[in-house]
Amino acid sequence: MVADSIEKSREQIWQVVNAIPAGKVATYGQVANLAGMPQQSRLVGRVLSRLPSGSKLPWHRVINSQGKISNPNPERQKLRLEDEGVVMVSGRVNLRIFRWQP
DNA sequence: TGTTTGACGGACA
DNA sequence: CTGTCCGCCAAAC
Repeated sequence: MVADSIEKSREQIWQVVNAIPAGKVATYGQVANLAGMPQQSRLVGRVLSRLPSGSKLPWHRVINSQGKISNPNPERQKLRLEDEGVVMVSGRVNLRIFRWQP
C-alpha cells in the first residue's frame, strides 16, 4: 500500500532527526539523504511541520542549506539552538562549524 | 480531476 | 547579495 511507504519514510526521517546530537545541526537535504531518499528535502520539511505536539524530536536542529531557519516561528528555534551552543551570525549558522557529520 | 502550496535544494543570471 | 527556474511530491483546494 502506498500509505505504508509514506508512513515508513516518515519514521525514517524521525529516526535520522533523532540522531542529530545537541550542539550540531543538519540540513533538510542532509536528513533526506541519510534517510535514504535523496531529492526529498521537501518531504523532510513537511514531516517536521506535522510532528505530533509533545514530540521529543530535536526538529530545531534541522535548518536549510543556507544555514538559515525555515521554520515559520524562527525565534523559538533560534533560542533552542543557542541554548545548545549553536551560534547564529546575522541570521545564519556557519555550517562549516556546526553541521553534524555522522 | 486539475492546480496550488510548501519548515527544500541546486543551478544560473 | 537578490531573483528566477526547475526538480521533487504529499496535501490541501
